[in-house]
Amino acid sequence: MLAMTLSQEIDASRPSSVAAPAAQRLDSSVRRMPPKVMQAREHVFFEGDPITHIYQVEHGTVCLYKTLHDGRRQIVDFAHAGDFIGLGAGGDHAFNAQAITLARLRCLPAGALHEVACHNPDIGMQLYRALSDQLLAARDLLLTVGQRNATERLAALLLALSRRNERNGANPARIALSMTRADIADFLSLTVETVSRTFTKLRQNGTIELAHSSLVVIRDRHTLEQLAAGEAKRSAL
Amino acid sequence: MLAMTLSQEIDASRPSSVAAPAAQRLDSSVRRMPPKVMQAREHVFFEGDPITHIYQVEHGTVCLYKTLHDGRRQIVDFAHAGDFIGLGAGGDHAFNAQAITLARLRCLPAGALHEVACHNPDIGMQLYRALSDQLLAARDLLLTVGQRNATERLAALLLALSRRNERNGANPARIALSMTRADIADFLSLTVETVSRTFTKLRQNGTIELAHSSLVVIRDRHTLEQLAAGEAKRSAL
DNA sequence: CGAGTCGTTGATTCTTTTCAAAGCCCGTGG
DNA sequence: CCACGGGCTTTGAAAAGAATCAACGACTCG
Repeated sequence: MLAMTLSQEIDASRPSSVAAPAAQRLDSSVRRMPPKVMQAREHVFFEGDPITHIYQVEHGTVCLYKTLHDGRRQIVDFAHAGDFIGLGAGGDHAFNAQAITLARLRCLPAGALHEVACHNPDIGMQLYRALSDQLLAARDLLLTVGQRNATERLAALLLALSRRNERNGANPARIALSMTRADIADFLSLTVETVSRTFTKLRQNGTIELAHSSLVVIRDRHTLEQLAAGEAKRSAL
Repeated sequence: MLAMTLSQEIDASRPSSVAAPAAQRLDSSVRRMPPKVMQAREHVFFEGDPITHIYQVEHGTVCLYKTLHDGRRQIVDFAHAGDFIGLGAGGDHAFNAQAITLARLRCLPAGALHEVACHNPDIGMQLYRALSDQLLAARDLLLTVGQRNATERLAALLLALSRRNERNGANPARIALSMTRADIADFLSLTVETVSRTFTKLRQNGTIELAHSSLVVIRDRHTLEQLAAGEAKRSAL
């Protein structure tokens, strides 16, 4: 149970469960549309837009966020290759989706997808599982944002990205950040200054190494895991 | 779009979409089991438990929460009459579920439910919608916890409860809180002291009235809405 | 009536935010 | 090729909001 909890901490990604197999099945079931290529900082859709398509990330990173009227922003998820964007039962999108890198998206007409899902339990289950994974991720992030301090939040994020690498066969100790400090701040509910200071602190105490601002090397994974689990002593913060 | 956003803020409840109709259909499709009666503070299940049943609240309130190892607790949702508990694609529960009032739950064997959902698209869609609503609620709460200050968080909660009353045909200005200050604190990621002080502040400036500690009367709904939307001036905090 | 839980209030501390400024990286263009 | 400009990151000092520590009052239940 402990291991399971850890493995889900702010796991913004869940490619494993919905990756290649689901994509192939969807390919053959939903009429193929030309993929959409988005420039960095370009929006896929906005909150309130009618849902015409569901998207699946083929390449790049897309951030999903909500805002308050005075501009405060909360990123609720980062979508990476394999992840679905825009799933849900409502008629309108409930959040904004913005590419944060150059990204390529597979476009699935919402109506057709709904149709297929109703007649093909297998596809329906894929979507159900994807939605379920997003709910897990959202609730884990809620625990992170609501209960962890700045250091623990960043540790949890780095670990989640490291595990993603692991699942994808990449080096789990080497993390190439596709998001800016501002994106990380809005995801973890901190300010850019605090994020920056926390990176510096983790670097200075030898937990991580910063090749440059967007390339993190994990030096002491154990410490990160203790921090994320809420087991670190006060002195280590 | 604005109105829609507002109507979803930390909407821990979403009975409308999954209430009576779905319940009836499920009744006829899944073998009926005796309802489970839970005392206040009794647990329905714990994180890591294998999922044997899905539950639907018939009466009372159940809180869903996650914890860190040192005891810090984050309530991720309050489930009220009509709400499903335990939906998801994993084999184990990803959170704890504890009744916070006397509660009656309908028990649905997970296997049978899965079976029925696969053969009956209508039931499948009901579950999909319920899951989708929970995802919306989780992300709204994320915005609340991550970006709003103490006063705004409480305002958002009170408004969500008020809207629930409205949907159920009850008086939207009269809110009977089924949760303690500690529950509210762990839901909004505050301390009991801060929750208590914030209630006092809202009472003193005439926004609400406290008949007693668990009965709130909304006096100035407009102010609550401005607070929750992030439109209030600094002076009003 | 006493024990215990829950809620409120006050004083102080602390983490993070805010405000300010400088450094760095990189692409553009002279 | 190097100067310039702008965005992103880092660092410092001060301020603020919420947490912590402490105590008391209210209500409930044996």
